[in-house]
Amino acid sequence: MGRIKTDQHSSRKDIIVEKAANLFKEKGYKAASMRDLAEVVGVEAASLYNHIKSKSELLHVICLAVANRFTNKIDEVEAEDLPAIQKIGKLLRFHIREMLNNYEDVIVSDREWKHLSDPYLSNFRHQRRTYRKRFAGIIEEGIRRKEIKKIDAPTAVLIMLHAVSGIESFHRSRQKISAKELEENMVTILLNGLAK
Amino acid sequence: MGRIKTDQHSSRKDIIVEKAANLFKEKGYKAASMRDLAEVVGVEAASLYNHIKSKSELLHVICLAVANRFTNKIDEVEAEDLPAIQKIGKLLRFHIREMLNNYEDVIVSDREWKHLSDPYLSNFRHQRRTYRKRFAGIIEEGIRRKEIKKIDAPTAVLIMLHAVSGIESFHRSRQKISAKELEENMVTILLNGLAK
DNA sequence: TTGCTGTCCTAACGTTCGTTAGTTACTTTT
DNA sequence: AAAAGTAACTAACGAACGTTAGGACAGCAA
Repeated sequence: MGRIKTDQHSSRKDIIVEKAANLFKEKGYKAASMRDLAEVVGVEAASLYNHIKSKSELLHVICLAVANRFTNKIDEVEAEDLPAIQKIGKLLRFHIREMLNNYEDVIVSDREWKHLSDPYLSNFRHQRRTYRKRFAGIIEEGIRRKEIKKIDAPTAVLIMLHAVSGIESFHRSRQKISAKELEENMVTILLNGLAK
Repeated sequence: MGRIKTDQHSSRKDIIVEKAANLFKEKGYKAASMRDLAEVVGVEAASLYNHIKSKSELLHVICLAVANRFTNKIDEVEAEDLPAIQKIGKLLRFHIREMLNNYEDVIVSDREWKHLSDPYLSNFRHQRRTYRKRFAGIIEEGIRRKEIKKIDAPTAVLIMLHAVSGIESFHRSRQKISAKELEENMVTILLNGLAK
């Protein structure tokens, strides 16, 4: 009877959530079964329920954690007194680093949040919408101050948020370029464009 | 006994595939059941099998069609004698228009291709990889000819492909901006950047 | 008319799913 | 050492899944 190994920083539940994020990322939420998860954790499926309430709780924990990290970051950035373009740079770099370091959670949250059920679904949607509006607000401020081109701010937000999620493909073929280079390339292209 | 309505241009199978794309986009491939699909089509689940071989065939038809459209387009663009930046602009605009007009198929192909099974999975992966390499090749040519900044070409491809997929969110809130404006905004931001 | 083909139906199959019940074994507390 | 609590097990539940079998009705060709 092999127990789930814990350490100082993570409970058994933490470990299950971590493995779940990995599995959900790999196979998708619906396609990943509790029996799959149990096998990865090293335990029978029923045993998982000593630590979690349901499969959907796993998704909800992952999505909430990601949403909170981004909300906290934009709180921090908005409070600073900086040119808009630098605020955007900071947010962009945060997104990129999250995608480099915690990408499993971020990808699951991005791709599987539709499978949340209320009230978590409504909450998530609201948090997401609010975040994008605040991001767009920073861009619009930059346009007013003539630091940024006259473009449609929501479109710019869309581009940046989705561009970053492309880092997933980079993860799979981590060969030529380093994380630092990737970050600089992305920020350059998005802020200054491709053309010379 | 209500039959599936057909017209001159689309067979019963075409109609099922179309409704399937819509459903897969909405709920995801795994979460969409054949009974769901049957209800949308207006028929019992078993009746679908008079027109299709399996659920997975539906996904494979959708993904293949999308992949072929992009492959054909890059064939066309590569053959032209134009500055790299214009070739990229053409591809970008094609991606944007596909996302505006055939977005259901494109989104399903983008998001659900992992659920394909061999040999379709391998084929799809290969076609995808090849497309990206050819796209990166155009960028690298532009860098050599000094039309484009010295950046990592695969990263630029990643950004552009994923940025375009953000148009899905735009579909849900089609309020302020027109399709034409959206296209111009996206091309401007990606080719010329945000900063003034 | 008769027979053929295409399209639908109902019924049911075997699997897999998330989850619960009840029990046993290990770990910690007293 | 006894008691209490935690974490694992086996077994099984009902529901939902993709799919198949077999039959009924329609429209068309002979």
